[in-house]
Amino acid sequence: MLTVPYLRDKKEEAISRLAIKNFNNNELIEEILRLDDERRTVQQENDDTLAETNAIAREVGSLYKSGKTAEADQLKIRNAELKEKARLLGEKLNELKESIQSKLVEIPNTPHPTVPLGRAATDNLTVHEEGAMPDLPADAKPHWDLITQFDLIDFELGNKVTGAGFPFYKGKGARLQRALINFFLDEAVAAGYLEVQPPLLVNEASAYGTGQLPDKEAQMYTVGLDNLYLIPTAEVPITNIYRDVILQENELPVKNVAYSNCFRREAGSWGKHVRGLNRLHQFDKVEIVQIAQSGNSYEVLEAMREHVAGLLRKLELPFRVLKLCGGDMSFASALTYDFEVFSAAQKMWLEVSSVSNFESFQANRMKLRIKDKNGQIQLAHTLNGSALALPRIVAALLENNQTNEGIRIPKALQSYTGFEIIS
RNA sequence: GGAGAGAUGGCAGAGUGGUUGAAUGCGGCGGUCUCGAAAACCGUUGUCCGCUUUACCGUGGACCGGGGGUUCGAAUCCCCCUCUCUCCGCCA
Repeated sequence: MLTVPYLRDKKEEAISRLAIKNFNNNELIEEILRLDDERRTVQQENDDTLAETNAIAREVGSLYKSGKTAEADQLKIRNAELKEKARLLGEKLNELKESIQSKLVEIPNTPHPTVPLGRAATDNLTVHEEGAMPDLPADAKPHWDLITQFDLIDFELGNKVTGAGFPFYKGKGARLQRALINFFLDEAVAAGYLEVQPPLLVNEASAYGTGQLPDKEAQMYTVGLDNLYLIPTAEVPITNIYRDVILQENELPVKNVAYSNCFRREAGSWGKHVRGLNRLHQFDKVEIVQIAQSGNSYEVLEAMREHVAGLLRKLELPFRVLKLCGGDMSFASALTYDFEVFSAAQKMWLEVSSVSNFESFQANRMKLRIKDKNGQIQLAHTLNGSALALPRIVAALLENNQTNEGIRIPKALQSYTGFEIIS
């Protein structure tokens, strides 16, 4: 969430930048500022009252010691009044704080100045495109047919055992999964990321910390009995490592990578364009997370973008990079690059990675801060990206590499799969 | 699942009603000494919110797991919650 001081000091800037995200509820901002003014007035009065009670309590103590109980008793009456006053002011103060907080979380992050204007995915800006488009015959098969042909993934079995969107991977299909996971992890570790294996279930505080709660609750699977949530992405447990943490400057850069299963209910988004691997309830993803200082977080973002591009290059997949427009960005992001690979048989671009700089938006919510050499404390910047999400990579690999002999495995993966072709 | 113990500053660890934001040690930072370093010695050392100053300083308040209560006054007493540890049981 945004900070109140930012809204107070740079209100006009906030309003104009939020407009790029098509957020125009300026009344809400005015209301927050009004409530904050009131909060400060009430706090001042409350502090003054408490200061007086503290002084009286000290005096009562010394009066008792010198035997002046009558005077002490007088002061006790005075303090009882003050205490009641402070209690009411304290309640008022808490109400105001909660009210400010609840309004603050409704405001999205301000987009970076370079974010393109626009309302929908069609307004995203293609900033990079590379890789050769495969030249497939007219009868090229979509991945769901190839999956059946080579018996790689069993959706029916998943339906039986769990439900739609929970497939079984079998034989070379399973091995391909494992190969991709290891490949992605090794690449990240080589790039200086610390490998972390996170819990797949998180508590309420963590889900709140990264912003899944309160509004995106319906997208998560819950374990009601224990009040836990299945993670929709490793971003949640990894970023929450640093919740309520003050990092020393010399601990930076923080670079973590994690493989995890991801669980998403995808409520309401099921449709015919989500066949096969295009959308699942459970899938595998390797996620990279970095924590940076405000001064260099955009350099870090570019480095992460280059890392993801390197992966796709090694997998020999044609891809493009989009800079998301204001209307297509997530609530929390300040700048997002989406990576899409071309799925040659479906003849469509599939999103396989999203790399974002959240600036201090998540850090403010999580109270993640950095103390610099001079002892100054400021909110950290958080960044994360998929590197990469497996299902659509698999879909593209299968479709783009289909030949008469079978499905060719890219060189970089062969040492991980142990085979060069799926036939 | 049963029984017990505990939660204090970066860490360790005192503190059972009155200048305790909190002893002491370690660590960190600054300094003296040194060609330099180590050792020793001296000093310093949390976070948040106000006011002031829109740097610095100063000052008021809050915070000893979280919430509530008793009291003129609570880290210290009472209640609730959460978590941790130990032993037993079970178990990959």
